[in-house]
Amino acid sequence: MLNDRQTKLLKIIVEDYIKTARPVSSKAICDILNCSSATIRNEMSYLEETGLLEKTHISSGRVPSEKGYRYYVDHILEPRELNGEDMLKLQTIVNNSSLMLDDYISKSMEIVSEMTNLTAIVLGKSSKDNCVSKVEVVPINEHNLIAIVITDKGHVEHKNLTIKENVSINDIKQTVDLINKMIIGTQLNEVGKVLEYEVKPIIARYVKQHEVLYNAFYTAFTDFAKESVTMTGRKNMLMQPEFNNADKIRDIISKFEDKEIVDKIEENDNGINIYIGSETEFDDDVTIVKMKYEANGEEGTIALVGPKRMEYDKVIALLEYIKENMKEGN
Amino acid sequence: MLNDRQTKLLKIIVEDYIKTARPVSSKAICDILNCSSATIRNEMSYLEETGLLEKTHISSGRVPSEKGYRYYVDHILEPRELNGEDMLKLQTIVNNSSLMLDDYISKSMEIVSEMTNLTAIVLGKSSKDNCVSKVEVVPINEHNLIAIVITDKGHVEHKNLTIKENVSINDIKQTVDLINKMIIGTQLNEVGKVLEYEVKPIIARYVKQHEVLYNAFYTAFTDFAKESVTMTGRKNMLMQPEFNNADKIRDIISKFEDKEIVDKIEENDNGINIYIGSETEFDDDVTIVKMKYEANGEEGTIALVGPKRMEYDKVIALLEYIKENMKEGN
DNA sequence: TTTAGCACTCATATATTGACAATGCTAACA
DNA sequence: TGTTAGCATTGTCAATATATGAGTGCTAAA
Repeated sequence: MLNDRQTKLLKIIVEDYIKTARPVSSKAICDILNCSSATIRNEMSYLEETGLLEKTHISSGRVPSEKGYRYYVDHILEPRELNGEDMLKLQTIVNNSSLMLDDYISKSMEIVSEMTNLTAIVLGKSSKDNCVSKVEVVPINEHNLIAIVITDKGHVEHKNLTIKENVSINDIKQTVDLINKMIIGTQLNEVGKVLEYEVKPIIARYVKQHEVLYNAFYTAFTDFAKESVTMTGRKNMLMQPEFNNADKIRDIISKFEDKEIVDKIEENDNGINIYIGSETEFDDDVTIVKMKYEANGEEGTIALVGPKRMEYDKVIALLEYIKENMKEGN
Repeated sequence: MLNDRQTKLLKIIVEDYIKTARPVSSKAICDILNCSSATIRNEMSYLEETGLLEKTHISSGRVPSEKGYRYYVDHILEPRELNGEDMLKLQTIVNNSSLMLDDYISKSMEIVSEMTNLTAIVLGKSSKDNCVSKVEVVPINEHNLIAIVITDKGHVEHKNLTIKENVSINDIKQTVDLINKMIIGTQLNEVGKVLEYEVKPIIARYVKQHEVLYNAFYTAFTDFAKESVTMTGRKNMLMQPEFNNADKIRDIISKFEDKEIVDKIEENDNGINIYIGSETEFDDDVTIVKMKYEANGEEGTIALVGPKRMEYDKVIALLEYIKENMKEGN
């Protein structure tokens, strides 16, 4: 599709633009490609016809189009080793064996965000399909209990229960025993149903204050934590020149605050996926690089959000490094 | 200090500026105060001498200074009832009895943020001074356990423990029993010490694989969750005209992302406290209204952050309404 | 196929201008 | 003594002009 020189030219323009954020002129390139600026201009205008380059105005230098970035990422980009300095920075996190997986990921992503000037997002997997493996109830004081639910995958969730009326400890114990017997093995998102159709009729027969108790447990067990979302380094990303006006920044901040939009980032495919501009469903001016991970039975997605003009090779190397080291230790 | 007319004038200027975000001219006021614009100008220049008003440039109208807002809040502001419409919006949250306190607060604050165009921050109280009331350990698979710590105030915290070598269930049980006996009643931030100086020597004697176990528990029990911080409605606040340029917004966003700065918001005094401009330790252009709460044994601080030009009376009324309704039900 | 050269276009920066909205001050007034 | 009318002054804001420079497209020649 593109000949050798055209490919080189596109590579140079994309990489130069990524570095400088300024439209690339023909003159700037002729030294590198050993020909005159006029020749470059001819080639450039071909790449523009193909839709890989764009001008910001009629007499400006060239800028990669969305399609141009896509082509670059798909056909030109070469995988690159993480450079020593960056690796060193991450190593201190990797080697800190006392970190749990969650912390390892979020700390690494904090560093990555700083190194790349991108916003890091960590989406913890929802545990809706986990199954209950144990329910424990601990009294705190007269009217408050804590119910703890542990799932087969090691997810823990707890709820404060308030029981306003006086209920005998025995009643509570009986109810908990029943619940324990009946809901173990149930998926978290099915617990409500089981409580209503299986547990309720039975405790109604055996437990005196069954209504109060049932209600307390029902509300506690039907609203489990949604998947967790953490975000760091929005400030880093917003320093980039593409976000140089107030309205653009406001727009991006609004989107980051919109749970629905952020939730959509969750990834199904394995490995690293790159979404550019309109492919992101987030904003035409950004690229999102996503990676699903799975380690120690936990899974989730990490993503980096930033301008389309990002160092794709570096970002990929970083994410791969994080994934590698996730398996080993933590 | 200020005579009647001066007080009225300051009140009018502050409130007009809060409403319109434009410097207030003498002409705009003379109708309200029944005198000529020249008279107003004389009074204005007195208020400027006193430091209560400022000009944005030499021939502009007047704007309240930081001191002016302070004076307004301290001496002029009249407490106001929450208007019906706003109350109605909050009522749906208040009446939803299935909400836990945490959710009640965060949902209310989301609404308040929208109604006021301010950023809402909810700082959950750190539980460092809670005392351990129960430790429970649940095995998940061969190498993973979950340790659950419950405090006297009903705070629950859990950790995944990974034990790489093979350790007998009996050893684990013994260790947990010992830990349970020895650390109950200890403050969370003291647990590390107790483990090291009291538990360690004992398990060293009685438990075979004591080193592996000790290390696993030690790392799990010395890093408890910091206080939780949630923030909503940054976008609302950033829409205000005082944040009309990219750098200002970036600056504010950076501060919101800086944990140290945000942590400082935590309040010790009871009731509602208002910090204006330089008093905030956050940014000279913002006001922070803070309120400490305590209900159901939980405590924390909620805060609203926005431009100094905020509707102080409304904000106070809203926070008070939230506090009132916190005690009653949830 | 490549290149030199030139006309053309647009962004950016800087001045210039006029209209306007306030103010401060002074002198007259009640 | 406090209030007011009137006017010069000052700054903002938006529109317009002007110069400069960077870059392109195109054409004709190498």
